[in-house]
Amino acid sequence: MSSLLAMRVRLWETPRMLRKKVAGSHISSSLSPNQPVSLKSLAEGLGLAPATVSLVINRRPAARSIPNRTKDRIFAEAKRLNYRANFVARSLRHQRTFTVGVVVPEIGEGYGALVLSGIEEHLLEEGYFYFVVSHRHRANLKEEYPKILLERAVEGIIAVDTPSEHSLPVPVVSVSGHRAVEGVTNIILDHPHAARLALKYLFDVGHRKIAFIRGQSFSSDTEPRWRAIEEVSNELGLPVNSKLTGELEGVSSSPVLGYEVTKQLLASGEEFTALFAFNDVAAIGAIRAIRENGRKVPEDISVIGFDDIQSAAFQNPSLTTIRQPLRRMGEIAAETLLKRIANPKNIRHPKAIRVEPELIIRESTGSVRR
Amino acid sequence: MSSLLAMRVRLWETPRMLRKKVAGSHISSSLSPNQPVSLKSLAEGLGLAPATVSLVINRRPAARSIPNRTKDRIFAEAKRLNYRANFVARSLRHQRTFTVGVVVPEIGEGYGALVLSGIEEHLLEEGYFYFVVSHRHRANLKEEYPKILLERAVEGIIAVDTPSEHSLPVPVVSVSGHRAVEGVTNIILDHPHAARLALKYLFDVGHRKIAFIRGQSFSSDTEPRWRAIEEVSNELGLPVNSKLTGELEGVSSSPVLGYEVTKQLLASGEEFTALFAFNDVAAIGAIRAIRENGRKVPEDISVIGFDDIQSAAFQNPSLTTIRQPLRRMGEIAAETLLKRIANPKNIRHPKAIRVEPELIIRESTGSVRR
DNA sequence: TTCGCATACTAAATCGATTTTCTAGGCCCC
DNA sequence: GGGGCCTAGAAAATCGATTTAGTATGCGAA
Repeated sequence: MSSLLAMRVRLWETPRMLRKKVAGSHISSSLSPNQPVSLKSLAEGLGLAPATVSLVINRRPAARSIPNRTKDRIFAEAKRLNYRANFVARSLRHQRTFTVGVVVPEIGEGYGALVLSGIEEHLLEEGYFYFVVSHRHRANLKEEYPKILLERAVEGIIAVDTPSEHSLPVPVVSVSGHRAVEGVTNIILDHPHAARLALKYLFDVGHRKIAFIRGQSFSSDTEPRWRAIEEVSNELGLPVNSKLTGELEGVSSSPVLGYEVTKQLLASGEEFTALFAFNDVAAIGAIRAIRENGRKVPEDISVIGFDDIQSAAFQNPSLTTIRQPLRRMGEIAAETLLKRIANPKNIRHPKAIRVEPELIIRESTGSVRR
Repeated sequence: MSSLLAMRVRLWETPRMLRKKVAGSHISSSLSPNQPVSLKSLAEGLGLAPATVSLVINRRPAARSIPNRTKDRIFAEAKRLNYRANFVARSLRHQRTFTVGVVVPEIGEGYGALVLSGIEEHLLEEGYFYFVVSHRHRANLKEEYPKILLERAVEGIIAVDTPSEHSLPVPVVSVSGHRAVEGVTNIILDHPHAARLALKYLFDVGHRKIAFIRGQSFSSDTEPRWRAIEEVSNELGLPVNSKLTGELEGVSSSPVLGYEVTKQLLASGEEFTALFAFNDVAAIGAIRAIRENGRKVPEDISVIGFDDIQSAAFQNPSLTTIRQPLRRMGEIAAETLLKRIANPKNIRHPKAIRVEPELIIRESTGSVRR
């Protein structure tokens, strides 16, 4: 990662010298303890006009004619007083805030957290900051937050697992968005590939009776993933058995949801040797339910999750799962958004960017017993 | 939680009518598709001065003399054009941004994530937004980020598990901060109490040989927690055995760290029946190491964690742990920060706020075998 | 000697909203 | 009939930085 000091900010042309100064400015900061210095007072102290000082500090071509003597005086004084241009004033003048909004369902569950970390990495590197808002699946918040973010003058919005209804006057990138909305770029996983990886693997190690846990209806991935599963199941000659299909219910991001569904599946009496959960969190709950039912994972029932959240590898048994490149998806989202912000007239932005899943085999799955 | 529409913003006096309008403005937004309307153009359309319109819209007392006819015309036109005051311009004028900065070590590990969700809940409710930055334990970022946040005109900073070195010109609240720094309010756990809860419990169920995993040296809690442990151990007549003491090493937030330390502890040959890990993530790694060593948790070795992160309850075995009220700590941090922002002259802010831990007994601990 | 051009700056407009200070007319009351 | 007060609103300053359009001086060249 490039250093913050070399942070690229295109339009404003970060004054390099001022930046450098920050790193080791104990003296200057002690001279001007707190109150920030304005350009005006700085100029006054120098006996120059604010315009002159601004031109020099920002290294504008128009400062060509200012002699080095004067320039040096300006830089020296700016350094002495630890002058930093007021960001808000600059934002107003340039009509740029270098800020984007990120909308997530929830803070701190595995999926969104990983995406967020990818987003942050890229944004910060490029000199952008971001506001995070979590709507916790409440309809009114999903509706309001984008508007409030726009009021806050964000230059773009990244929506994570949050379908965008309306088009907005700024670029929008949606991670796991599936609807085609004007002005929205969707970052989507290759769900057919994901379904094929999981089901083919289970099939190959002998499973023929496979149960499924679908996602909540509000989750953007639920539908496309389910369609992919049905398709691949048919291809394999194992059409989905509706009696072996459960569905997560509720907004919680706790494994309890998967636990409950699995208990029902087990109680139904319908036999199965493998379970494909909507995500790792549900898989974790499922494993517990299976255990409590007196069966073993993977000996009696194989469980495969989805996402590969950080803790998946450290469950006991560790989770076999379909990895989404979540961090990378966040990075791509940020990259794409910044590109679109930098190039607003380019209407021909990509409508969708596809990323590929990966099968991670661990301990929670095994060959079917014979 | 109060609705967003009733969001309290003290100084600016959110114009209630405009807020209301937003909720169901399909017509107006279709009339003025994209470009936001400025006060000036709005006033021009009405044949009035911007000043007049501003006074009316903001319901200033000075608008007393404006007749209702005119007021109604103004509101109607504002609604029709979906006028919303430019936030940046307002910020400049008022010298307020309603934005705070949150510094965390890392995005998306259990500890910080929970704190963050508490912070967000309270801030958003109060009409504040926040920037998140994660320093990933790099010294230069820890140094730079607070400065950059200040440049971004945040009105306060919350530092999570990130010691504040210098005092800053805005209020700072530090979650798990322990250093006494001018201008910083520390939110701290009652570590002696925590140590007593854990050790007393282990002692009571018969454990006499207890191993410990200390935290990384960069973690703010490492020192105070360790001191508390030593003290309580002595009280119980079980002085800490340095051969049974390991230490997390490295910046990763993965259970691998705990796994590695525990392998070393097991390899040392020194016997122990219980292990007190620095946090849940380390405890998870520890359990795996113990298993791989051919012993059972809790039958052979009891493991107790710290924090009670979301996944602790769903480990196998589920983790006994010392719960920190992390979400609550985030809320308190946000509350405290906003109080200090609202009341900047009050130098007599609390230096520290203490919160209490709780012992959560689950499956990873048990009585010592006899 | 005077035009042209470079030098070294400054004045003023601008970004958008807010707020304090003014007008200007009308009416009441002494 | 004039001072005081209310009504209805406008002008101008302000927040802080940027940027465009000048200005004033000096010097070389025609």
